[in-house]
Amino acid sequence: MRPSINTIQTKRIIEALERAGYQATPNRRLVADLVASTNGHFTAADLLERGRREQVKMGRATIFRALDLLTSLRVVERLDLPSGAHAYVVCEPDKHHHHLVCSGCGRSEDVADGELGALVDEIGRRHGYEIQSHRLELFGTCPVCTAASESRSATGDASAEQGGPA
Amino acid sequence: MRPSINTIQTKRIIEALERAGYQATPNRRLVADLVASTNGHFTAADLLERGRREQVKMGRATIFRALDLLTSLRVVERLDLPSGAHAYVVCEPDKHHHHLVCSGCGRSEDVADGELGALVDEIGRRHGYEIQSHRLELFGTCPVCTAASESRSATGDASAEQGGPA
DNA sequence: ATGGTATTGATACTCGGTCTCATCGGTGAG
DNA sequence: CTCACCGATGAGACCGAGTATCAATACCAT
Ligand SMILES: [Zn+2]
Ligand SMILES: [Zn+2]
Ligand SMILES: [Zn+2]
Ligand SMILES: [Zn+2]
Repeated sequence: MRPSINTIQTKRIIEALERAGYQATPNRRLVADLVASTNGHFTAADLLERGRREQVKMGRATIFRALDLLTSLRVVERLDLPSGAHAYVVCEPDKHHHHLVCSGCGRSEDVADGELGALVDEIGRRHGYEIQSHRLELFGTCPVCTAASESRSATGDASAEQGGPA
Repeated sequence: MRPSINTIQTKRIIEALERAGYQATPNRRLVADLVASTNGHFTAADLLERGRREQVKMGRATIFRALDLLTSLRVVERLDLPSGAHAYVVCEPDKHHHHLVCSGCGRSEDVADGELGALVDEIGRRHGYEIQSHRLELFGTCPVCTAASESRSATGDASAEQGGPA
């Protein structure tokens, strides 16, 4: 059978699928699992790779399809890295929010919209635009990576990067 | 010779090139011209196409190289459209700012960072991140497109889209 | 069991972008 | 002015992300 890490996260995703009337097929469950067991950003290729490593072969197209599906259900969101690359992150489908991404390890956190809404409205008004959507992406170094780089520069070397499973 | 619309904008770009120690070659001048005569966003392919139409053939690579160059000089900036596509816009190299993009005609305007800086700092502090960069992109309908769609729905039809030269 | 719909995988294909490498051209020293 | 050199260019191979096609399956309901 499939490797089922089956976190609460995974369950959440699968339920979202079923609630929306899609079949929770083995492939989709696997994708849910893979996605849920990442707390950083990932690409379609990453999932494919990780899937293969767990001895499951899935068509490339299937991954993209699953990811599109999850995106439309808002349980994952597409991110544009500064490099120009496209990546995905899991996130809460309910509240509008943005992402804070560690450029060291890729970890990503949701951040509330806060005052931004008002600011955006103000900008729209000032320019006479009807704003339809906005995107805010923040890139920086997470506490873990900061600590790691500090201790590294202090002592000899180290590597406490990349957060594994959530 | 080359078609030289030669706006102030074009000149600005060329000067930026020379100031940075790059040759202002015919190709780069043409790219500067093309770029300057757009007020919306554009892709590398667009430029190539427009260049050809003006009976100048340029290698694809050359366009990408010129665009990279201009990007590094901050006279153009890369934009990530909601569709996931990459586009470029011209912009002021000096002050930090963001972009407001019309999803109707593609027109783009610089918007000042304003209060956003403070907001970003606050978020970084709250999450313990050292924020290195941020990106805000706003998508909406510009006054022209709004007016056009209104008059269109009122009378029979119309099309006042896409702004030509700046 | 049976038909109909949803899912999947293999494959071909498009397209943005990069890389290589041989050629070309402007600039500067002599 | 001439020559050498280094930056700029173009053609084309190449790569990787994402899409399109289409036939084979899996699932579901009757
Ligand atoms: Zn980190
Ligand atoms: Zn927001
Ligand atoms: Zn518009
Ligand atoms: Zn800003």
